[in-house]
Amino acid sequence: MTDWRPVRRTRTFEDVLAQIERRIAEDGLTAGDRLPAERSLAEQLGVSRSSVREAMRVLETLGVVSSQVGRGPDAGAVLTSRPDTALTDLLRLHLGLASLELREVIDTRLMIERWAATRAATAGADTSGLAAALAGMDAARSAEEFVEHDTAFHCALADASGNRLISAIMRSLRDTMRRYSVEAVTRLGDTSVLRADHERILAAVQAGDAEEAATAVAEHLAHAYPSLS
Amino acid sequence: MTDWRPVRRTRTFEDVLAQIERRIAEDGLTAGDRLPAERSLAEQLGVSRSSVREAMRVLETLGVVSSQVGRGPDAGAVLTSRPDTALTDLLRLHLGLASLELREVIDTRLMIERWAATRAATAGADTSGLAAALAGMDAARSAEEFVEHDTAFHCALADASGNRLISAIMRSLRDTMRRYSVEAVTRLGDTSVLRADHERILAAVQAGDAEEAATAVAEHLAHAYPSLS
DNA sequence: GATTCGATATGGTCTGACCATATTGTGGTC
DNA sequence: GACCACAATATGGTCAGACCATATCGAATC
Repeated sequence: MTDWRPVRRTRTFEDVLAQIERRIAEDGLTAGDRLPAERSLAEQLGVSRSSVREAMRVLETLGVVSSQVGRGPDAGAVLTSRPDTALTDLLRLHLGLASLELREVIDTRLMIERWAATRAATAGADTSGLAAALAGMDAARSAEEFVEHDTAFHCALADASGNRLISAIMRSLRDTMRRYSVEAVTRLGDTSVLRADHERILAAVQAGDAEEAATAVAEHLAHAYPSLS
Repeated sequence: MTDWRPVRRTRTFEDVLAQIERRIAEDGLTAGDRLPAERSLAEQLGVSRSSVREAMRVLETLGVVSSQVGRGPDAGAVLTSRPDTALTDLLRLHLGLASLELREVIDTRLMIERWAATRAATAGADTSGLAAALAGMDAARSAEEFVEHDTAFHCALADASGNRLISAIMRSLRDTMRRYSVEAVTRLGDTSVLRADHERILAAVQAGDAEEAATAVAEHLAHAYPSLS
């Protein structure tokens, strides 16, 4: 009974993962670089191709590689940087499992937007993306199209914070909420309130008024999702 | 040349994923429930076991299932809810790929902590977890141990916000930063400043002073990571 | 009733094969 | 020499079947 350890023997594909991660770190690989082919990697590491493939699935799920079939410079496993798609999958599944609620997602979004608006206002960020999205909202002829440009506006705001992690979280939150946003806009009917909110946010950011920007964002979300305030 | 579509044929394991996700939604499965065995699932869906296994790797990576070998009620693929481990893997890999920088991680942490402190203060949250972590920090005899309890303090603060998504992000951020935190504490030498910060945060939360809590958290992070302020 | 030990269900791994796809090389044609 | 058709090839995607390790279950035994 002594010397018992609750460890789980590391599976082969986990070992492969560790090796790949090590290689990424040691060789300083970044997005765009290619990984060896599956068969080659399997031979190098002395494991079966199945194990390499399972490791690839993990890396692909985490938005770190993208596999392309065929031949040539673009084929094979290429390192990418798609944290947002990974986060989107994560949120969707955990919402489905009821281990997360929509309320928490929207709450998180409010946190990020307030932060981003504050940052953008104080940093005097470039607001061309925001203005473009605003124009797109004017031209929208359906709830789906409106939400599309609305999303672009808010993602541009997150991008303006200059923090890629926060941008990625924001994008995935919006992707996750897309369906609910369309519902909310449809239910709302008149989108002029939302348009006015966006103009107010943009004006505050351009004026460098962080406090006003944060307040405007919070009120905007309250308008868009009145049931959750 | 006409009729070209940039779609990628959906791979078999992606179809398996969709089927499992559908089943989760339709049957209302939640954490703790079991999925059919791999062989059984493969037969039901008319695919090979390899494809089922690749789908399982994805679900496991996203913190949605946990596979146990053996036989009995606990064996097989069990639905779980571990978004934080998935997020930790995601952050670690993207940091390694240089598609994220530590600065952005700490910045995000500041955002969350300010938010959580504000929430905890205004909501009059239970502070027993915070006090316990504070006591643990007093008893710490190494930088590692100190960071361990420091992490517990900040995670307890996030938990107090009542938002599981924010808690999960907080935990993964801390997990990702563990190594750097230990370095930072070691370099700092004297931890009394950090202890005092924590006491100040705790007091502000207990007093329900949101503004003071947010300020205290921000200054605390500035103390802990002076190079990034 | 308790113990022992084989049967069994489950995930983990491997091998080897075949398919689909996309590029590359090659040879013929003009 | 330029161009085009087509075979060769490298790559990921899938499958079938086997074997192993592990953990429980169950029946025979004490």
